[in-house]
Amino acid sequence: MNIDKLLYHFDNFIQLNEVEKNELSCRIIEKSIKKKQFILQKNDVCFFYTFVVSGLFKMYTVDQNGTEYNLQFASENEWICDINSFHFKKNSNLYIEAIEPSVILQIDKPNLLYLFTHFPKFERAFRVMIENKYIELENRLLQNISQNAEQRYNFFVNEYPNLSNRLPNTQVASYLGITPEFLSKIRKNVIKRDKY
Amino acid sequence: MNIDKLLYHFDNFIQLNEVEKNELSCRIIEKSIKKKQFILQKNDVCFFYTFVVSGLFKMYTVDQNGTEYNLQFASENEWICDINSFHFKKNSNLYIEAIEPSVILQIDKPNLLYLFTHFPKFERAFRVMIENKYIELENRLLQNISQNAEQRYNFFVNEYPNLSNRLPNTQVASYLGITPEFLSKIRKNVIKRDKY
DNA sequence: ATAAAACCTTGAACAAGTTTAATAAATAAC
DNA sequence: GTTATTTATTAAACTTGTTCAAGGTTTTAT
Repeated sequence: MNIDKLLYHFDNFIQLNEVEKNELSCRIIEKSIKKKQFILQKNDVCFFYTFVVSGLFKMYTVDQNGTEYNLQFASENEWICDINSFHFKKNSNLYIEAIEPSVILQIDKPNLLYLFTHFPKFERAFRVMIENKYIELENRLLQNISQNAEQRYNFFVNEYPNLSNRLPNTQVASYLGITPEFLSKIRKNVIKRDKY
Repeated sequence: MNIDKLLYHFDNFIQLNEVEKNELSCRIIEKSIKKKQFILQKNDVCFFYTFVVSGLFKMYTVDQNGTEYNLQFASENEWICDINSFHFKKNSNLYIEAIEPSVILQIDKPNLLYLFTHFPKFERAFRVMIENKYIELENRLLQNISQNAEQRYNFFVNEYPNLSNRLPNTQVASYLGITPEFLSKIRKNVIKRDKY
């Protein structure tokens, strides 16, 4: 069962008893998502916290010229959500789109708050998870203000080999905040340097 | 009393009864911090979550050339902490330094966890707070990958007039990820444009 | 199997941002 | 109130990254 992957994921943060596992399971819905399918589009409200069982997603904005900017990827065992839209029921500025065919588990806000209120363990798990994501994001921002594109690219490749192997370079460039053309030049330099 | 400012701050998230207020108050310590004094230095462990009652702090790294990069400011009614160091008891790479003479309230990890475990309300408050900080950071990152320095500067000035009035431009430049010299050019352009 | 779409690379011209160095202005310290 | 220190500005030369346009490769859809 796919729910097992989620239960296993929660093991990283909290110990769930049978009652709690059932309370969680019955509040989760499972979906299969095709490549290029959206689970969130601009001007929608983000109604779900999404756990990726398998596959890969990107969350991004599009500016007036149609250029995309990747805020985040999410692959197996990761959560993805426009938290701003989710909590404040605001229309989102973001898109969440499947880069690969995917299977996801989703929980909506009423069910999540039910779990938080009746089983504080879950609030603990989500508090810790968001803290970890905050740390990661802080680190990424720090790199963006302190390092050049080549340094950021090298970090990305080393830190997320699983992503950099699966993603087209256009997507990586968009995540790093550079153009695909410039990433191409960086890669040429890196390869040349490795050679000698 | 300075603790009242903190209690008032928690009002934004949760309703505290007298017992809870006391449990919080007796776990908080108050300090006065001079300008240029550090409350965290590189290679220290960050033992406290710090609430700023009055004054202003910056959190930053220093690279091998001695250049500083500002990750965050914190003024009245804001929290500041190297969460990575705080939770994992890791040596920090960051400095937290007072830009103005300040008064702070601090809570350490054992006391914070005591509150979280015995009064889940507090975990709720901190979960919501970190979510809000996450949203803000996500937005800042998005700007860094999608907008140029002038656009980022204008956003900063409009969104945080309180900070941009109190901070030297060197500090703002470091936050935006540009050199003070280049910020000076941007400001010249903005003024010229406003004029005509 | 073929056509269409997406992706990658290259190069030349350009724009954005940095570096260095020097001077002026503002703030803090005694 | 004067001196020392920090902050702000300017300009020229340089580096990093973008834009545009074109051609080649790979992937996807039918």
